[in-house]
This record gives sequence, structure tokens and C-alpha cells, in this order.
Amino acid sequence: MALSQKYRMTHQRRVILEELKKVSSHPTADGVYEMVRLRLPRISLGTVYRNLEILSGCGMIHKLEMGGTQRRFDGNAKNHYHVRCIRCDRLKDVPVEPITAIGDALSGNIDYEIIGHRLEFIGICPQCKKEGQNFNKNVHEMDRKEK
Amino acid sequence: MALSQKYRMTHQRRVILEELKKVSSHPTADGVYEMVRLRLPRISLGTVYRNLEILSGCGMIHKLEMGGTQRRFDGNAKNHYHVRCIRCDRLKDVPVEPITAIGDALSGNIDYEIIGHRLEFIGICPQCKKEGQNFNKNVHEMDRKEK
DNA sequence: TTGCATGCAAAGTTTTTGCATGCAG
DNA sequence: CTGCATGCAAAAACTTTGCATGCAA
Repeated sequence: MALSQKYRMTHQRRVILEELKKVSSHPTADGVYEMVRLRLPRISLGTVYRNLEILSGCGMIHKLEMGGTQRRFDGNAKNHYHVRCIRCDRLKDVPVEPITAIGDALSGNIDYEIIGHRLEFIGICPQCKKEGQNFNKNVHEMDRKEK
Repeated sequence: MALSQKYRMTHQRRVILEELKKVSSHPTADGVYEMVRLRLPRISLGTVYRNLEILSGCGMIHKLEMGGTQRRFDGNAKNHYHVRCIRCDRLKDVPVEPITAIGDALSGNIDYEIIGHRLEFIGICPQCKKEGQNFNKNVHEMDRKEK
């Protein structure tokens, strides 16, 4: 997705946004598709995917993910935090001890039995910072695919 | 994965575990496959997937994900936290204001430009608590698939 | 008009599974 | 021995993309 792209507010895009704002169930792309299809029976799944991508790129919705599309695994079973670079998507461990007390913020607020938490910082890594504005996410994207 | 399952420490499983503990790059399943293949050229990708699943189920490694396998989307663009039920995997918003100061914990510790953070609580939801030990994750799994 | 967006379908990726055989306990 | 685990290959699940056409600005 180019950074300087100009987007249009099409009917489909508007409906996707509206439906997504109606619910708090954090649906998957397919779930959004099902919801939207009730209003726009002819919409395609591809359009839904494309729009979810664009809308979250614009900050109008959130994409919930840790460290990119694929699942990732961590040999360190001890609880610890991560930082993810918003540009290159690389994930690193954070040299900070987990704050065990963080769950206390919830006590009394919610009827869950809280077992733990997971914290991910979002930022820009030193390398990407250095590369500056000329490089965008796609550069690294290709970079990673070449490996 | 049944809760009372008895697991064996096979050669493949041990190597997967060892290789994963060696690195801090949070590899994908495919990445693990590549690493392990150097030592066990005949191992299959399926075995890697199965073992990563089992090992993380036993708490010997971590699976990094938010709210399950698929990507999920949130119409609420305002930053907010989530709770995920460890049994049924359902994701809910948390009625707690984001702690903006949380990023300060990192200041000076790391050379990233920190933009924000993402916090997910892990716990057991009221419904699953009520259902108790007789029901395991698979019950809800099926439940969700029927919808 | 212009060129971003859409529908459709095909292709690409990632993950799961069935089955016969292998091997840890 | 017993039955969980493996390799292989096929299938399933999820996501992206090419292309001709549609439509917002």
C-alpha cells in the first residue's frame, strides 16, 4: 500500500466500516464478509480483504495481530515482552522484567479469572529509523521474502 | 489436544525444542522447519506443525498470537486492551483506560522509537469458568465452527 | 474523464489431516 | 507390546492477485 495513495469512499468500503463498528466481536475477514453480505449480497471476499487492509492502514480500524500474518513461535517460555517494528515487522525481545502487577488494573472490573498478560510495544527499530522516510514497509517485505 | 494426553519425547520433538531455544528471532513454523531440517533432513513440515502445537500446549514454548490463528479486525480504532479466554479463545474488550505511561518502562533500555503498545490479558471467561473442567477447548472450538 | 475500486476466479500461502509405518516407554 | 509420533501427500483454510469493467471525485 503506497503511502501517498488517495482513497475513495466507496459504498462497499463504507458498509464494511459501518458493520465493523457495530460489533465488538473482533471478527475475522470472513466474519466481516458474512456480515457485510447481508447488505451487499454481491460483494466479494477479495474486496473485503482489500478494504480491511486499507482501512487499517489508514488507522480507521485495527488489525489484531502479533508480529505479522504468520504465527510465530518463541523458544523462551518465560513470560517476556516484545517490540515490533511498525516498518519492517520484525519482532524482538524487550529487556524489561514483566510487570506482574499489571493484571491488578483489571481486578473488580471484569468477571474473568486473569492468568496473565501479553504486552507488545510498537515502534520503529534503529535500522528503519536510520533508513528514514525513503524506505517503506515494502522494502523490508521484499527483503524478508528473498531470504 | 486432549488435556490428559501422554506425550513422548521423540528425537524430532527434542530437536525442534533445542533449535527453537537457540534463537531469539521468533521464527514462523516454516522457519523452524528450515532450522531443524539442517539436523534432521527427513523431518516433515507436518511434524513441525504438530510439535509446535504440542510444545506450546505444554507451556514449553510460546505461540505468539492474538486471539487465535486468523487475523481479526476491530472497528474500534481507539487504542484499547483485550482479554482472551484461554479455553474458548474468544476475545473481548477490557473496560480499562490504556495506560499511556506504560511505554516509559522502556525508555533508555532500547533504541527503538516507541509509538505505542498493545496489551492482551489472558484468562478464563465467566462462561468457561462455569463449565468447569469437563469442557475443554475443543468444545467451544466446535461451537464456533457451527456458527 | 481519470484512475482507484470492484467482482470474479485463479493462484499463492499457510496449516491441518489421513494413513501406513516407526519407535518410545 | 501399545499407542503416540512420524513421513508423505493430499486437502483444507486463509489471503492475495490479475484482469476487465464500474464508479467516485
